[in-house]
Amino acid sequence: MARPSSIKGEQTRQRILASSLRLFARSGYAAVSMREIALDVGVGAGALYNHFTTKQHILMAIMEDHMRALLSAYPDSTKTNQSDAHIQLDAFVRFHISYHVALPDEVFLSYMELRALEPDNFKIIEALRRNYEAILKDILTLGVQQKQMACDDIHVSAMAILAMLTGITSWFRQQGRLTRHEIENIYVSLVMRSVAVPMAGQTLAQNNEQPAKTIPIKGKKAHV
Amino acid sequence: MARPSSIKGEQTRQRILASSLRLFARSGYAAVSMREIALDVGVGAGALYNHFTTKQHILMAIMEDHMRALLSAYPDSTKTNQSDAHIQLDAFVRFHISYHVALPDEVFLSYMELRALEPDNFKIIEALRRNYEAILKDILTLGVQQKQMACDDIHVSAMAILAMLTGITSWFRQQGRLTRHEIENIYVSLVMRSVAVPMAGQTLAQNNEQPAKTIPIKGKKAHV
Amino acid sequence: MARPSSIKGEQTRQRILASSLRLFARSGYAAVSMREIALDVGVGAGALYNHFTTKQHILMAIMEDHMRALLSAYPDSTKTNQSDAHIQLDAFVRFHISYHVALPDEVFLSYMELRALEPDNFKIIEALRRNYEAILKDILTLGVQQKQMACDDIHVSAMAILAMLTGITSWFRQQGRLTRHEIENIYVSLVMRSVAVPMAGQTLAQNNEQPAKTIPIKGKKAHV
Amino acid sequence: MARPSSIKGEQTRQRILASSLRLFARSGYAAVSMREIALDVGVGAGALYNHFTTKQHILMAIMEDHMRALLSAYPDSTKTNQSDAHIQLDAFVRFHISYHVALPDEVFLSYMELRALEPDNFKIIEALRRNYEAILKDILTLGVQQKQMACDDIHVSAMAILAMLTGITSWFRQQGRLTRHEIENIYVSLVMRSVAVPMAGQTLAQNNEQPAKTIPIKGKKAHV
DNA sequence: GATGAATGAGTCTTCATTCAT
DNA sequence: GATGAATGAAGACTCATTCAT
Repeated sequence: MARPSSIKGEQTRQRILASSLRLFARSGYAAVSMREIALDVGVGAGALYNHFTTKQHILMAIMEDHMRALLSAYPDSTKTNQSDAHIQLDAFVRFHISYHVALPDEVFLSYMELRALEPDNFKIIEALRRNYEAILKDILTLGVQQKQMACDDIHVSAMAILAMLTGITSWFRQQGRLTRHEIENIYVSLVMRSVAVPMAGQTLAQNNEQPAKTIPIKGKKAHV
Repeated sequence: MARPSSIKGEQTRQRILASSLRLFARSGYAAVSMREIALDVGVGAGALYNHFTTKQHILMAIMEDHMRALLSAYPDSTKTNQSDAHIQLDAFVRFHISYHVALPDEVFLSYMELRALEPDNFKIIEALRRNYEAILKDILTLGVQQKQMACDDIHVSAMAILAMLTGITSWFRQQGRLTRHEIENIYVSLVMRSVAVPMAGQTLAQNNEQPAKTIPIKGKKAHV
Repeated sequence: MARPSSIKGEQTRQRILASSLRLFARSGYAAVSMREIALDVGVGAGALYNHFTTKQHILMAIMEDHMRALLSAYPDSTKTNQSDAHIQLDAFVRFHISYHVALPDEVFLSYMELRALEPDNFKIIEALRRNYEAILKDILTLGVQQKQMACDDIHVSAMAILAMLTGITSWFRQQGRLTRHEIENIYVSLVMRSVAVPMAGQTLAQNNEQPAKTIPIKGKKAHV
Repeated sequence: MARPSSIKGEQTRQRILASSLRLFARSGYAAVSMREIALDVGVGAGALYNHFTTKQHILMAIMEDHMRALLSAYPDSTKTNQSDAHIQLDAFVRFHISYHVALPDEVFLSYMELRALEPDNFKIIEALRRNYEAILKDILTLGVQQKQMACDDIHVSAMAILAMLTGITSWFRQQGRLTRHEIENIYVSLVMRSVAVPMAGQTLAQNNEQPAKTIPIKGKKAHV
């Protein structure tokens, strides 16, 4: 009932994936009906079931395809013999932005509709997602080891950076004020500084235990 | 038909809002039925309509309440006569994190279900949202004017920082490895460095036009 | 969602059961749609679900009600101090026929749609059915003990008699050529003779070419 | 479009009939889909339509084949010059049981799914069924004429006997406690006694409170 | 003769909403 | 203010059937 083989069948399958991706991203998985998808594809609603056994299967196909493509698209820097953490991080940021800006629907969907996945499917996608996060964590770990980066907490920093990068798709528009390249540069800058080893005398935040009594700069008291 | 005034009625209204918030946040607006809400409240489905004319009205009430509360909770620094941008930013980050970590469902919902709002409602919430973003932009603008901060693009930086901060709720768990305070400190550090004025000789990213051939370390100008 | 309590609700529930019984009996459970039932009842299709959670629940309600009513309607002869097996059998046959002729749809349905029951429901109905069969078996057992009846095999005879009796509903029509009473008499006669102790010299079965050369007359027990 | 002639085609046709028979008998005509049949046959759903124009045609083919086979399998006793009614009845009972026990699915289906037949098809099968019933009625009529049998009502007795015999398939299992032969003997005994001419003084039915006070024994003809 | 993709009506069930009580 | 029965449209999915390949 799924995975057609003929040329025509495969074409329909791809059109279903494309329509579903767009509609799910626009309105959310739960808010899109099979009829809407079929209408968008240009077939009867029943025809969808020649290609996917379930609405959930469509979602899963989109997400899994996306995550696998993302992972295999990343130009593994170990292969390129690049051992400098800064260079790796720069490359990662640019790769992430390019990829995510090029495929905003896939990214948005894969983030927003995790909760729509049935438990078994969720586990699969979560595992793939963690593989991707591991790439960044490895870079940060390397940078810290090389004393080229300062990280209070690798995990938290990685999540923060990814959230920041992925958030781009929520406001970036092709043809917008900034080109993808300008944005890449801005974010590389943001990210690099966020893990930069502070210069002597340049104190930043340091509030280990208690409500911030003192605030990093000039010792002034800060609200909280 | 809405906004009852009796004590019992007001209590039910609040229970409806609380149940809806939790359910909408967990499963998404479209995936939650009025019956589920009623069941969670402990009331018949029809009773909901004594308090809200529509499922959409419940969503709107939650979102609008949240945004107004967020805005009025921010301790406006102009009132506190605080004119230092760093201190303002530190305060903003801590405020944002505290508030968002304390009310993760409201935050998550207000971000995720914008698309579930009917156009007129969307406009209202968007306006409130922009008011909040403006707070951060004003701080960054001030910081740049004071030459205490370096920002390639105020708007982009604001969005990046907000995405980073708001992303916390997607992984933060009370009782987790890190306390809210530790996280605040880490993020203050991340944010501060991300807009830090680079030290002399500390060049960061600068990739105006081309795919990164070489990577910007050690003061070398890269990719131009 | 099931078992309404108000008067109107209970009335609708009964009308659903009545319509379903008739339609299921006429066309078979699988061939009757919820819409057909709703149309017959005179409500919208969705209203059925205020009274029964599932189509299967309707079937189960009909069958279980029927079997329990059948069992509690049987005038237990032990209570009436009737210890003569012939009289008990006479009474059983008349009871069975009256009851089954009076409720042909219930009987037919309970026999025909056993396969439409989900496993758990099937077990429940099967247990009730066996309780009923046990009544007849007990009578036959008693008759054999009292040497008033001859039975080659209690179980087989009971099944044969029940099949014979229940088969009436497949051709009996009120207002037909025979009254219910005439039929009762005919069947009492058939049944009584089928378990009658054969008279000396009265040869019955004749099996010419096959194994069983001699047939169980003369009180001899045959192959069991 | 139906009745292919090639060897392969004929084989598929037979496999369709066999699969349909089993599935219809198990779950009922209405509950079995063409896809299920195709799956069971090991063929695409569309292929069924090379052999039968309609699902109804499959059912009809099974039923008609069965009824015609049943009728032509009966070893007509007039051909065998057997004029004794007892011997004919013995033979009929054994034939009926053997045939029905050997082909339980066909028998069950032909009984259960009469209602699934469209009117014209129903008429055809009904006519064949009456031909078969006529065989038994003729035997009983002969027996009564020969004063070897006592029958209150030929039609009713015939239906009762057939119901009793046919009911066997609902509980008989190959490999069960009783062999087919033992069952044949038991039923021959039951049937023979049910139409046995009662001995003088052997009272049968006893109907205490109801109309028919006396029961038509002693060779009196009752209600015809 | 078979496939598999398609159709369009139909399946059971749930939806948001209404309203008499 | 709440109930529970009702509606009518819509939900995901299956149906028998067709037909180009």
